[in-house]
Amino acid sequence: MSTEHSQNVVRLPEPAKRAGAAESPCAACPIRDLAVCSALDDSELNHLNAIRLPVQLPHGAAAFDEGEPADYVYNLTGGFMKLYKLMPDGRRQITGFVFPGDFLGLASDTEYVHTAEAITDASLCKFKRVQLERLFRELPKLERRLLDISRNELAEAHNQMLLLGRKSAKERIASFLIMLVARAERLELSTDPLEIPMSRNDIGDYLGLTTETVSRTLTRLKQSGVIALNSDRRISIADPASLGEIAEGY
Amino acid sequence: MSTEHSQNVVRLPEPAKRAGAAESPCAACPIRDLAVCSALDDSELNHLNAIRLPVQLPHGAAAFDEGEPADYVYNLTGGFMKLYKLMPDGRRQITGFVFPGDFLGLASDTEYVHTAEAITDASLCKFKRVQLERLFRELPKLERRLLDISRNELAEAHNQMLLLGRKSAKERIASFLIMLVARAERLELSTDPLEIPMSRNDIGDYLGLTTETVSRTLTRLKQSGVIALNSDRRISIADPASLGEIAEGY
DNA sequence: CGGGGTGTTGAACATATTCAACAACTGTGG
DNA sequence: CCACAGTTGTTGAATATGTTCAACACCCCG
Repeated sequence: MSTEHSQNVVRLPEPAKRAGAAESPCAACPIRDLAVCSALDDSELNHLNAIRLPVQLPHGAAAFDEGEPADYVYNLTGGFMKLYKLMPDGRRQITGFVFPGDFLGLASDTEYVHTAEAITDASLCKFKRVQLERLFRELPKLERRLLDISRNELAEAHNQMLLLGRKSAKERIASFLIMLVARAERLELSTDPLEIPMSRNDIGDYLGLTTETVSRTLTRLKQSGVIALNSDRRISIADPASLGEIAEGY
Repeated sequence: MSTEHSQNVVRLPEPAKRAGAAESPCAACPIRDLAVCSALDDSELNHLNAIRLPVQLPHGAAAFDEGEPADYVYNLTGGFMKLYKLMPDGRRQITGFVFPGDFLGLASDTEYVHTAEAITDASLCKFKRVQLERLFRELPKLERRLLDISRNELAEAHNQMLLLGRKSAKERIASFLIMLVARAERLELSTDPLEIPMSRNDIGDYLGLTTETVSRTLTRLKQSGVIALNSDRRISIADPASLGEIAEGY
């Protein structure tokens, strides 16, 4: 029903200014303590800042396409994005949503393995891959942090396989909502009226369902009193415990 | 129908002996050039060998269970294994099969995120995680290699999401067979009578299908002349081009 | 020779999809 | 400012794909 057009870049809380910190755009970055950057102190951050290219993407624009040479790596600083793969006939699988602080282009080494598209207006830090890799030699902490991130993404990917391979529509939607809450908490965004930045269609392509099934399943969760739909893209989780049990398959 | 009991540890070609190499079990290891080890020269390999614990697992035994503290990391040197996650009611998703040379326990940092069970008799190298991480400080090449491996696994995981979320049963089976062929090629195992080390049930739990659907779909592929079933666990791919097109969804 | 495990096949069934119509909202242009 | 087109979301009915339940075949092994 209602659409959330002109939805803007997410505003995150400002990090506390560090005493004696060298002045760099990074020091004031809203995701200073969320992204890979959190592994670095302010002086090390300057090295990263030196090779950083700021990028703005309007809603619907792609940072890169599947199959393209993976020459750049990105860090999302504001807004939301989606990663997806396409089949020749147009079937689509969203392999992940990207939240502020997340890295893009990690899974690839030569070619991007998915398309990255902004689902709201977005701002990113762009890095030339070779430059970033040179920096790794100097800052092993960075590389270790990246390995940790990859590990986490891998663990999440396995959870998503369980979801896609074995969960019912109801269980998928419940799992999805719980993931959104967890993300919102990490970003210190509102969790009571939970903002859903993506369309029903995107949710479907992420959960291996159709738009219609997503819509119907949300309606049924509302009818059973587990959630309340304030508006299309804004819900309240009335019964978090039940939602959790549904998600896990109890 | 026929069962492949007493199926033994895969035999791989012996690596060529290196001149002047220090004598270590690793130098003669069948997967010397496949595993992480390939990043190291023979002298560096001794460091790895020093902290290596050999392990044998009979068919059906688990190296570790989901949720267990992830104190060890493994490398499979012979045989085949499966990784799976369970739901409370017994639904199961196999998140991956493990082939000789593959690492186990990577996706986890504190707790194992899946159970690792041998589907044939298997032999492994076991490493205490803390010791391995100490070694990383000394051999950054190793850490970089591990990051590469994680990236590849992540890319594969995303392909599996597309498969589980959007592909038909026929497309899933075709994709699975192609993956098996690629694996066999890498390991220099037979690809014409292609050996399938896992049961129909395991294939189903990997592809998000039931045993029955796997069976039926294989039968239909046979009827359409794309594959030939020599025996239950041994097939020939009669028309690789068609199989590829089916897998990609053309 | 008999039993357990594995795989195949058939018929009934269920869940999610497809196709279609409609409703609500946004933004645009007259 | 209103009308209208386009987008997004909801709902219903028919359909399809894969599941469930059940029976049976095969094979190795004891």
